[in-house]
Amino acid sequence: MGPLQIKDILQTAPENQSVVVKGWVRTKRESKNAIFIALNDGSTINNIQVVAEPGQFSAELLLTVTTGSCLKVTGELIASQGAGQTVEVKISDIEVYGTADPEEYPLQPKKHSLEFLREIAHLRPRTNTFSAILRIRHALAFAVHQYFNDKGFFYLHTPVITASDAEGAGEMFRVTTLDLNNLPRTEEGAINFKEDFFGREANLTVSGQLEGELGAMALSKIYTFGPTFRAENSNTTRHLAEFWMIEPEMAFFELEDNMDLAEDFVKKVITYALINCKDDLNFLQNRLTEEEKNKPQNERSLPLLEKLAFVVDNPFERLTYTEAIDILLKSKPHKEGKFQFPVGWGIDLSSEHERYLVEKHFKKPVILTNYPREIKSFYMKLDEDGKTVRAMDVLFPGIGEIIGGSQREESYEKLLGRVKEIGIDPENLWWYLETRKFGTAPHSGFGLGFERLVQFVTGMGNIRDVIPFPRYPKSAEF
RNA sequence: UCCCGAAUAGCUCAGCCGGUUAGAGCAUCUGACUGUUAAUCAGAGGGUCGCUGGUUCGAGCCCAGCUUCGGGAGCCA
Repeated sequence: MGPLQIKDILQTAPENQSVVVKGWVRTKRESKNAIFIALNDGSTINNIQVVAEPGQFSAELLLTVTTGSCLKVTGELIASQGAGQTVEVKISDIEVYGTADPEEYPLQPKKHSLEFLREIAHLRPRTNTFSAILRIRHALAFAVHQYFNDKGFFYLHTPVITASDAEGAGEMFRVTTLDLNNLPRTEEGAINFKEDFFGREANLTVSGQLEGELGAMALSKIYTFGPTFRAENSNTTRHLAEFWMIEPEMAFFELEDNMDLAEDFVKKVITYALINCKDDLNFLQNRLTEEEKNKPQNERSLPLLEKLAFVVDNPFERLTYTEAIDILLKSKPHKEGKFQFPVGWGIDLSSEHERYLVEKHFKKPVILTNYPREIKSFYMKLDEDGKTVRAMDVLFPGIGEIIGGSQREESYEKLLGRVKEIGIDPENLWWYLETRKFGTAPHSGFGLGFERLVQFVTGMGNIRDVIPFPRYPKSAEF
C-alpha cells in the first residue's frame, strides 16, 4: 500500500526503528557535524528533517540533493536533538529519484509572488501555500459530499454537454466536431448543424440546475457537484471560465427551508475544514497576517481563523431586497453621493452596494430575498404581489455573492408565461415544462460556486489561486 | 469589454532633468563557520531594460501602437 506518509511518520514515537521516507527536498543545510535536509511529500504542510553525517556520502551525490529534487531516504527514526522538531531520520541510505538543477528550477527557498507562481502552475502545488490550499480544497469537497449524504440527498450527475440554449446563465462555449475550415451550409447559407455530432447545436453547461430539477421531481433531494463553464470575458478576482458548482435541488422545500439549508450547509462545511485542516489554516493565517503587516491597523482584517469562527457561530442576517434598498437609501455613502451607481427600488445591486450591506452595515453574511422579478431568472416563483420573486442570494464579506438560489415556479401556466415573456421558445424547454405538467410540486434549490467557498475559507484574494489549473480569458496553458 | 497601473538579473524591485561602464535584496555558485531550522558571514557569476515603430546628437527613461500581467468595474457563482 505504498510507503508511509510524512504526516504519519511525524506522529510516530521515535524508537530507533527503521523507516523509509520519500519526498521532495525543500532545503538543505550543511554544517561541520551534520547535513540537514527538509523533506516534504505533500501529505502535510510540515517537513521531516533527515540528517546525514559529513563524509557519509560522496560529494557528487550530495551535489544532486538540491531544493526541488526528489529522494528516497532510508534510516532510523530518532528523537531530534534540535529544537524545531520532535522526531527526525538518521540517514543510512539516500537514493535520488530525480534531480532539480538549481540554475533552472524556479522554486528556490525564498518568497515568490502569487502572480509568478500562476505562471508556473505545474510546479506551484509544491509550495507551502498551494499545497495547503489544495488540501483544504479537498477537505471541503469531501465535506460537501458527506453533508448531503448525511441529509439524505442523492448525488445526481447532470450533463456537461447540453443542447439547451435557454438557461440564460451566461455565454456558452460551443461544442462541435464540424470542420471549421469547411462548414456545411443549408440552402439559405447558414451553418447546417444537422450535420454536427449531435445533429444540433451543443454547448458546455453553464448550470446543472434545470436537469437537477428533473432529478428532484423523482428523488426529492438531489445535489450536483461538477464543472461549469462560462465563456464571459470576465477578468476579475472572483470569476473563472471553468469552475465547480454545487447545486442542491429539493422537492417540498419552500424559500425559508432553502435558506435554512444554505446557511446550515455552509457552516457545516466550514466547520469540517476548521477541524480537519488546522495546520494548513494556521499557515495561511500567518501568511495573511504577514502580508497585512504594512497596512494601517484599521485596514487590517480579522485573522482567518477568527473570521471563519465568526461565520460559523453567528446567524446570517436575513432581509428582503426592499428592506436592503431602504437601508441603502438611508446610508451615509448614498446621502453623500459616494456610491458610483444610483440606488432605488428595481436596480440590480452592484458590488459596492452589496459590500456596504455586508462589510459596513451588518458586518456578517447576509441573505437577501424577494428580488424584483425583472432582474431575476424566469424559473423563480412569483410572489403574491406579482412584483417580486422568491429568490435568495447569500452574500459573503470579501467575495460577494457565494450562493444564488430560489423557490422555483411550480405552476405550469405561470412558468410558461414567464418563458414566453422573456422570449424563449417553449419548444426548446418542453422537457423542463413537463415537470410542471405532470405531478408538479413546490421545490427549491441553489447554486454555490465551489471556488468562492474555497476562496473564503483559505482567505485567498484571487480565485485563480484556489483551483489547481485556472481557466480564464487568454489562459489555458496547463 | 471598460477605467487605472505595471513590464529592468531566476524572483522582488530601485534607476534622479533623456547623457558615457544599468544597481540592490533574495536565490544560485565558491569559500569560511556552525545540531542547523527559508542558518550566518565573505566573495563571485548572472541583463536583447516586453515587442514594434517614432522623437532626439544620444532613449531603460519621452511619444504611439501591440502583447502580457495586476487592481477596480460590468456580467455572475
